[in-house]
Amino acid sequence: MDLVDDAPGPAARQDTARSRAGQENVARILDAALDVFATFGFRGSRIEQIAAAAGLSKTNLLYYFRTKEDLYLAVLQRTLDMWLEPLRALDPARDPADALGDYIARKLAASRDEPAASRLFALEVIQGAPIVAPLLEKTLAAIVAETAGTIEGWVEQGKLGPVSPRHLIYSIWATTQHYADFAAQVRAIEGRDLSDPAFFAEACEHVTRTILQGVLPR
Amino acid sequence: MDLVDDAPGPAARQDTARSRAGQENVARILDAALDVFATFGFRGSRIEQIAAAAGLSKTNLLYYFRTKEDLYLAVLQRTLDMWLEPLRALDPARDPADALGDYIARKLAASRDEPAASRLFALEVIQGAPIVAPLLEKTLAAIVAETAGTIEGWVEQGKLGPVSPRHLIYSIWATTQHYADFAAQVRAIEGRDLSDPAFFAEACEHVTRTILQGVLPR
DNA sequence: GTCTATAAGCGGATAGAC
DNA sequence: GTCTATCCGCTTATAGAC
Repeated sequence: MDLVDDAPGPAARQDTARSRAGQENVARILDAALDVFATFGFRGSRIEQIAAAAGLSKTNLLYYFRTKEDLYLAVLQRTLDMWLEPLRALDPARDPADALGDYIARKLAASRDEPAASRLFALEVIQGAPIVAPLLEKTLAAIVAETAGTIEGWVEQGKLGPVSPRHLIYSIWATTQHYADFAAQVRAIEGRDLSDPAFFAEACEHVTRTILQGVLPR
Repeated sequence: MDLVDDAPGPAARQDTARSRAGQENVARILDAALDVFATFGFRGSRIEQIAAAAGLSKTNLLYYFRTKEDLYLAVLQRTLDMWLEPLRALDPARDPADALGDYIARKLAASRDEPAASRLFALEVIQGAPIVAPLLEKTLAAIVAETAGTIEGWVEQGKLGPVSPRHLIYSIWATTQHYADFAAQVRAIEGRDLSDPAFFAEACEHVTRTILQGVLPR
């Protein structure tokens, strides 16, 4: 699903020295914009701040992205895939303990590796999902439906205890994303975050063991 | 812990007709401000929007709160108690299943009854807790330390399996707050939220059963 | 592609009448 | 306490030189 019609724009040119510099600038702008938008939200972000973080002038940034909204949509678009990737549906053929364990580990790794992406979506959703609402209702609802179907199958086969598939999905999302979205709080309490390998291992083991024990048949 | 020195201000006057109107206005402003700040964050919120939601003019709002920051701090201050209340430490003398079950139910009820408060703190924390950082490091860390100590005691007595107390606390917070903070996403998938009694019961049962089964000794 | 200068508008805050 | 009018700084966005 596209959030923007990506017209060619200045960045899509021939391979000249200028255009190569342009490509790099676009990439740096998008990286910087992700961090800033993920911290302050759309309204709260200042494009000058993004420009500075990307090492460009504000005017120069506006050469690549005509408006703040264009930039925001471009960031969201580029972030979609990395955020949706670990949500790929479960393989119904696998053993649920293995499959769910992998799912949790994948989602937790995403919280470690792309915390800004997680926070950007968190901000969007907290604000009522003004932009990503269509995505939630289509793409995400479809992913949930498929995943829930797989879980329901395991329940019917007796491979899982009587668990509500959608609530289980929410639990996994909530617990894993918490370490990215509430990293400031976790750091205030722990003095560390998922970038610490030992802490990552602890978190992964806790979430996996707690949730799996909670849903496997007794 | 105080975030503001609440000087008397115009709102703390004798009980005249004017001052009574003022008290009501202050209350309406604070209610409106909580909703708006909880949606857009500090920077993203417009005081004119808050004034409109409270049924006042922007100028009139600024009569009661000199600056936007004053208003934000007042909202945060007033919201603190309702947000911290369900985090009261666990009673070590109780049976862990009962005590944890109550804790979860309390926190989930808070997500249902005060979702804006939950989102306000979520926004604060996602943004790196610029204002509430001292609170996190003192009050919240103390609550966590106490609660973790209780859980650790249960583990040592064999009343709980080998669980990491702090990660267990994060799991409970994450799963329960998810229904408030990500309500837009849940609604997009479910078509309902915690205000639906049946859905509340489902969520409560799922979280309680899953987490408790995951931590009780086998 | 990048810069300087500047337009245009918004949002926070104040002054002063009523 | 509430209103109208207004100031001022900040932020987005554009114009045009280099």
